[in-house]
Amino acid sequence: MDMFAETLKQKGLKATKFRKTLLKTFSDCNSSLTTNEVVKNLEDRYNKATIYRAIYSFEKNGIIHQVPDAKGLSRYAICMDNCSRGIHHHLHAHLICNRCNQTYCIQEISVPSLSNTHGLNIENAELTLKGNCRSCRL
Amino acid sequence: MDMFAETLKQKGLKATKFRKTLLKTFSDCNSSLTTNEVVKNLEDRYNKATIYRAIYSFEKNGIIHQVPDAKGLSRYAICMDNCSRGIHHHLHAHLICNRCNQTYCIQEISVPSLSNTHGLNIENAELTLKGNCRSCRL
DNA sequence: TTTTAAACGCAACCAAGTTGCATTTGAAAG
DNA sequence: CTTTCAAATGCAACTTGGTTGCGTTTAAAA
Repeated sequence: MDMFAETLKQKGLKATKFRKTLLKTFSDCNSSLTTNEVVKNLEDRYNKATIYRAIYSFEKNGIIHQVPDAKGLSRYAICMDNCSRGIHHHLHAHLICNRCNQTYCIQEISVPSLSNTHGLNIENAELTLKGNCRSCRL
Repeated sequence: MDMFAETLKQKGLKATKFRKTLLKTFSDCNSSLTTNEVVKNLEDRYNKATIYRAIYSFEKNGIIHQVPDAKGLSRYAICMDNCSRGIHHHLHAHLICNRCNQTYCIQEISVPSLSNTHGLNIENAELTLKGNCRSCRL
């Protein structure tokens, strides 16, 4: 039983052939993927509805996390932190490259904690950067 | 000639009846509006395509700015800063309320400047907060 | 008043994402 | 190794947000 199956079971998900493939797809990607990119990656071997449902389930179970997208699409990256069901704790910033439109997790830049919340009840903060990624920088 | 017409002309846009109404709609709103909310606000007196094109044009000309939305929809708020064509300079954070799903501009909280960009070419940073707005806080 | 580019309305279209339901399958129990 | 069944999948139809092409109208400058 391979490593991907183990991860899935540990998160309480059935290790189907499709889900192992999907997990590998995210694992192999050093940036992030939109749902449509996943569909193309899997060469239409799997149904669109299945892919949407699996991604939703991966997200809910702390396997992947949603990241911002240049065009407002749903985009996800694998969790490097040890997230669990319903609880993500990503303190890193995200970079949207305005040349390649990719979104990268920037582990080196953390989301600053607020010194003063001005009476607001804040549960979460996200820092999104726009600029150029290392590959696109001339 | 009213104040809204003046603003529009100053930004190089024709002051049509519809555009004055649209500008008033954003001006009267103390948070932000999705395009669909605008359609409902204007009670279908104006065409969907016209509304989308006008919002695009308002955004491009620095009258409104896009803000994050709880469900990924296009959502906009009026610019309080003096933005110009193609150039927005909003340094404030945005709060998405997880009770009412509204997005608020939080002028009191500014986007922190990065001390170290780790070799990345960063042009812009956005800080998005999630929690409860003042109205929804129990 | 005339003129004309900008703005508008309409209708058809597109892409992303969702839903209901019948069928298949992983894995636990026997 | 078989049986069993909830979980997962495939299919097709649908919804929603947003876009486009084109003919008509209108603000505002000449």
